[in-house]
Amino acid sequence: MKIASWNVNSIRQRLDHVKTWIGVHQPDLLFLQELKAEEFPFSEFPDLTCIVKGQKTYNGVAILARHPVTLILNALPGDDDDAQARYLEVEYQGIHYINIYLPNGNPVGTEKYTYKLAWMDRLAARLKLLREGGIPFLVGGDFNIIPEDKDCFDPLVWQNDALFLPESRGKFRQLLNLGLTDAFRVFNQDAHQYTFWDYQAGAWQRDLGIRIDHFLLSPTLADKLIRCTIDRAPRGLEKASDHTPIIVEIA
DNA sequence: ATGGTTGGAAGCCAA
Repeated sequence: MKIASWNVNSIRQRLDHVKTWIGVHQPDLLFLQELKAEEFPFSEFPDLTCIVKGQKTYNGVAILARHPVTLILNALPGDDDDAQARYLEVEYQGIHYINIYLPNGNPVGTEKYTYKLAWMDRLAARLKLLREGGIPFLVGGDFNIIPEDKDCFDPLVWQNDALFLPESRGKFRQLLNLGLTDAFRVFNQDAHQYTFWDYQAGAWQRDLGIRIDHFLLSPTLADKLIRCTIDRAPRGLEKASDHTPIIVEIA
């Protein structure tokens, strides 16, 4: 199984990039975040099963599948008043595949930050339930978390940011402490392995990025991990998203 | 300390 995740920052603006990338890489599942649209262009993907949670203007997630996956959840449990489209959970051959667009949380000190932390607690509760039920799962997407100092070009720049504060990173470690594996770090311990580069100040050209898109695997899936890589190529295209795809392969 | 960029919406917010 080849699963990829890509924050596309508007599906309308990135439609050609996405279609081309699928044609080259042929993923079994593609997780998309930040569709920024209520409607999804289903007719552009006639060969794929598209599971979509759209939202006008903001957020929006989709799972594009080459297989007949079953929708389990299209919202993260734990807050009935939360209307933001950030969570999709599907099942295929007994494994749950979870696509997340975790809240950014900036500016710190606002309700946006408390929403992020509460969202992470709700995610931990959901994953704990799956672990206790013995259900193997993969959770991937835009976590908006820089796990370690080496996952950004300069820790001093990020030290007061919602993506990097000890409280945020601590909640990310709580997810790992459920027994999950950060798939990318199994194979690559290098610094400067980024998935996002800001549009501003020539961040891409200067390679001033951050690693915030991740795949976490429950133990039985981690045992079958083949590889996990970041494909930097799409970030260099004209009219690129500010994120680039991360790909994981599982036997 | 400020400004730098992109997208979607509406005549600014979110990232």
